[in-house]
Amino acid sequence: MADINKKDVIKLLEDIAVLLELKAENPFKIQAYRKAAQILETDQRSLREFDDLTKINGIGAKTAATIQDYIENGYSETLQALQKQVPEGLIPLLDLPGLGGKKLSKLYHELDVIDITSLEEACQNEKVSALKGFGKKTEENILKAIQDYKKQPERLPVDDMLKVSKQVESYLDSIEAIDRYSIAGSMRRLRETVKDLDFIISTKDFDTVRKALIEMPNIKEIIANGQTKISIIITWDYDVSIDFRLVEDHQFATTLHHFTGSKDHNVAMRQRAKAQGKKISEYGVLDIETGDIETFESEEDFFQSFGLTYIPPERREADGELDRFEEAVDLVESSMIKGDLHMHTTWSDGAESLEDMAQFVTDKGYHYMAVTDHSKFLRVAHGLNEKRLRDQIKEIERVRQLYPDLTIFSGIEMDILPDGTLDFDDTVLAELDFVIASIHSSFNQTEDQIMYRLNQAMENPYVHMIAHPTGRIIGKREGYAVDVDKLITKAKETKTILELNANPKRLDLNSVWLKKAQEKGVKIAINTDAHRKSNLDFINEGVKMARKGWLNPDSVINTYSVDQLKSVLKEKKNR
DNA sequence: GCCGTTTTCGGCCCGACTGTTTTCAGTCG
Repeated sequence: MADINKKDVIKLLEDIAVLLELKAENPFKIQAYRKAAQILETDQRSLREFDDLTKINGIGAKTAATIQDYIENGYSETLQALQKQVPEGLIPLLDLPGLGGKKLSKLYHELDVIDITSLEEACQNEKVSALKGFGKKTEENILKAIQDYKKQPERLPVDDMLKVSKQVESYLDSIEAIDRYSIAGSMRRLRETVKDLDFIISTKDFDTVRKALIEMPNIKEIIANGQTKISIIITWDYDVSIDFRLVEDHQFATTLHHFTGSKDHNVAMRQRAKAQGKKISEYGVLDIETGDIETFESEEDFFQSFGLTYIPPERREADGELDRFEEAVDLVESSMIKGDLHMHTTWSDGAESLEDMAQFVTDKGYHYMAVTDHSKFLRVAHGLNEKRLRDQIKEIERVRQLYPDLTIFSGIEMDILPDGTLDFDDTVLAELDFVIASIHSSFNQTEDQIMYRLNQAMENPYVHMIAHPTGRIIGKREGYAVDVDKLITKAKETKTILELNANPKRLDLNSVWLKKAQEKGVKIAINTDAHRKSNLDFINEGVKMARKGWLNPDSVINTYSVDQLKSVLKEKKNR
């Protein structure tokens, strides 16, 4: 038997769906393959643990046989047959806005379009506009889509989009005719990369708002300008597309829910509605029997009408939330956070003094903080040597007197050196309250080397936490070769805390690993790694990511009181 | 292709906008 795993099978089903789409097959047939792939993705079990695939709702005899054939032979006849019928170069063309399976299929069959080059030529020679169902405008739009496709990445990192989003929000704040508005879409769900921004706006004066929106600064192009929907592209570092939906206020909650998605979450909600004799649209919930349309003051009320507790946006990913949220789920919330255990000051590469950081943390209502500047190995960040570290401890002692209600842990973000040794001796570490170990060098080492370094750090009785465990920078850098499963196992064994670094560039660990860590009983700290005052607000993104990973307050040590936290830190040394 | 307290056919989530039409198909979210 060939060595096929579940990911391979999911990819097979998705590939089949794409090829069927290009054949302009029945959309429901295509959907059936996509659904089967998603069901496997969501299911906890590995491929070997399924005894009979057809028992799963959504996988029938045909799909099960296709999967079986693939597992046994190592290739799929179904897939190969389709691949013979569809040129490979057509597949990426589906990403061009305005082109779907049906149009592409027609372009292929009637104009021999097989890839982006032949499509561009067909447009330039005005063959496309001559086709029935196509016109001059479509031809122009395809050409423009090709230009854009060549120069722009498909999705942008959430950190970049957060900045654009804030800019748009401050513009919306200036429009008086707007009653209320909210970001929606994948930005609201805090996906790691975001394709475009969606805003829902309620108003009594559609015309005024619409006029104001299309006068927003930096607009490059207006894509759609309808009664209730305005789509624009604004120029930032990249071009960013933004959709605005205008609604009357009583429709706000259902519209917001609708455009927050995810798409699959909405499908699941509508299926649930249907089973209850109701029909969901963005304008409300229709009772099929009476014909009444119900609207809601808030999303809470909306969920409640379906027998559900409030599902936060970042949890709406169609991975079992509808069942789980029939009862209230105990998830961590921003208001539960009592301290931040990773931040920098002017002693290394931070922008604020130690005393100022104590003030800012106090302003946030926290009970404790850890001062964790870089260690000496990190010269570029002006890392602390033993002497400066001891001087800093004295400064911490001074600031403690000024803030008697705040517990300040003396700490360090200590480098794990390329050879696996630590930047400080145990005698130095023993003088500190909170020791973070992290990797900032030799990212290209093999998995064995990286794991050796991390293991050395976790084995050390004075190391409390591993920071940004994978080192990834979203959309920019992969991170080092960590086997996170092994890392989690080792963290459990050594009672080492793992960080959820809340900086939106990092969000490290991500939700998938957080979920696993919690299942294994590993404690997590949500930290901002603040280098300046405003960075302390990253805690909100951190908490969202934590909830995406289903983290409950008990798994998150900075929801603990000072005393509880201290006893957790003690466990490490005493293990 | 999948499913069934509509159970082997007929529906599968719903609506806005654009472009090409002259009543609607395709795409998108």
